[in-house]
Amino acid sequence: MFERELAVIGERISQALAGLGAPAPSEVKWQPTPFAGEWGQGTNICFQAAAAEARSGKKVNVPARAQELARLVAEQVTLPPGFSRLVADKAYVNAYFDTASFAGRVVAAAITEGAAFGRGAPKSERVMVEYAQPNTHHSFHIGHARNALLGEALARIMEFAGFETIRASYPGDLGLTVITAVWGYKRFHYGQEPEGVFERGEWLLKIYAEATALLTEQPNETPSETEQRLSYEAERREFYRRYDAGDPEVRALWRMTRQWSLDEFQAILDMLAIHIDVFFFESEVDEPSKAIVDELIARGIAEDLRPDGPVVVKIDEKLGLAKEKYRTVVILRSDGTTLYSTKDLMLAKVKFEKYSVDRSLYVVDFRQSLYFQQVFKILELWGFPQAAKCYHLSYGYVTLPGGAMSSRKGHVVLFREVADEAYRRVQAVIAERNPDLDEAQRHTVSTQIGLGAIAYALLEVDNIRDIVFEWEAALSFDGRSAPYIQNAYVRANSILKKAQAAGLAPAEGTGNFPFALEPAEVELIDLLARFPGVVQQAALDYKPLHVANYVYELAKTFHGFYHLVPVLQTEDAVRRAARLQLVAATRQVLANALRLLAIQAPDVM
RNA sequence: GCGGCUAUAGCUCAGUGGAUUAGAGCGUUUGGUUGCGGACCAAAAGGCCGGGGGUUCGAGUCCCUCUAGCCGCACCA
Repeated sequence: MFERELAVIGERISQALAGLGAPAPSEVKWQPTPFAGEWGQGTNICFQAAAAEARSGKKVNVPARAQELARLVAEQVTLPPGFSRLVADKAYVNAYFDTASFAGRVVAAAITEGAAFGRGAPKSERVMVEYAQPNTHHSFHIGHARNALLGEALARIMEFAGFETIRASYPGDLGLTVITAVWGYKRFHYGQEPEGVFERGEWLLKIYAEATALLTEQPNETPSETEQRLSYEAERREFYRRYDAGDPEVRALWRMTRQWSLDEFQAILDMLAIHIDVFFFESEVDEPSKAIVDELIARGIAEDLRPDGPVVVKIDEKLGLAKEKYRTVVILRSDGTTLYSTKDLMLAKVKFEKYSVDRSLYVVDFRQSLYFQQVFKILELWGFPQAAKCYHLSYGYVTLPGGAMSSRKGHVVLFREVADEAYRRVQAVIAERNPDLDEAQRHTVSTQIGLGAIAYALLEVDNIRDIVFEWEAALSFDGRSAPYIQNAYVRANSILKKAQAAGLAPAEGTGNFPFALEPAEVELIDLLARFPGVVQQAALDYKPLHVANYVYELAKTFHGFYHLVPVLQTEDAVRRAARLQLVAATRQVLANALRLLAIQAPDVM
């Protein structure tokens, strides 16, 4: 929030160092000083200056010289308004803020900017985030939820950081797995249809697992079992052939069952408050994508080995790399049918050309890391400057204690099961702790807290790590969890509601802190001031985790403040008004940060 | 074989090359009478930051190497 002033001070420090004969990098990097009752920003620039002197041949003791420089700089440099003093601490130069004006400025900004507090300046760059790429004819499990939440949080963070952001989903509605489910439906369950959006989608998963089992060779098959299996296999192959040929009956069955899946998918996106701007369906890009293969061949990027082989891009060879790195990618099968790569290359082109995307982010699991490096490299060879701004946000799998989830085996934990269980548990806690809550509120709050707990459990771990799903950990309501953070929000809300009822609503206008602040207050204000920087850092690193860490810190600090510092019970009217403003500012920032994680802030709980 | 990711407290994990003593949560132990809401707070115990080199004034963090685990490498997605 004080970048401009700090830049000015940095310039003055650079000048002072130059004057002392110890030139340092012109850019002075600041970082928060360790908290000790007052706050400021510090720089280690004098270390760099002293080290540079040593390297230039002067005989200097670097730490001692750095301390000396820091002392001299602190004496020479004058400060702009809003700062109290410039201090040399060991070799660091620390600029301390004027307490009252810093506190007032931060709190006033949070209150007046409201939901926009923390938003970055517009970046004049358009970003597309592709996430939520479930296959149809399967159901949405907790691993898909990790993808969807990670992508949504990333999209919200990019948007809030100042990028124009488009959300894209790319459902896989083609291929052998899809056909297997359709065949299973036609062969064994034709005409049946469970009621309910979720029930239908989940039923398709069961059919798929059942069909897969029938098609899989068993350990001690009898001859007749083998015969039966091979006969099923032939049926499925025939089914696939008919689908490919555009057989009306198979196509109609495919469309109907596909819609069941898409309905379920949409219902889940609604639950998670995810609004996708653009859907790219695999079935819709399949045929058109073949055109780009010809273009890549014509431009000498791809080699056509048909009929004896597929169409490939020998990336290492094209780049002149002696050592294998990107290797070779097949972009079209020898029989002329498409692969994932065919479609991804075409989609990238569409993103760049039709949607004018400057930066393209892919939220896809880590197993496809090499693949995306290859795709991005081909885009570069193809001549798209945006290729440099393609980024694969790779994330680890959600596994079960007994091993990997498998749709084929039906060994999955469905997102809806988890959401339902979370809801039940929150209901139980509310019944115990807040029995007076009316039915409608209880329902709303249970949904907000239950989904929040799941979302936070999935977002509080670095995206690259695998998560072993365990019910108790995912649905924890204590400690580092969404309910803990939501509780901080509710407490702040409760104080403010009481204040309003008592006619003690916070005064209009700017924050006014003309008194010695308690350490707990200082810490809280310090964290509020950091929020805009956290948003930028999260966007820069593509890491929702930074926001998850931050909002927990903020909640924890507020809980501490709550216990230590009286607000409504403060006798002094000036302090009470200031603290009410601080509480209002904290409530706002908690809500803003939670919103970036797609977690709602309940009014009561 | 080549490459990527991971290794930090009993467990699960944070940790911008920089700040006395590497931080949380869970679990363990102990405390918080009347609540601005106890889904909370305070305190204690618990660490060769996988091993070994290197760069640097300074390394959990950067480089090299070794070990262990997971993953990927031409017509799967």
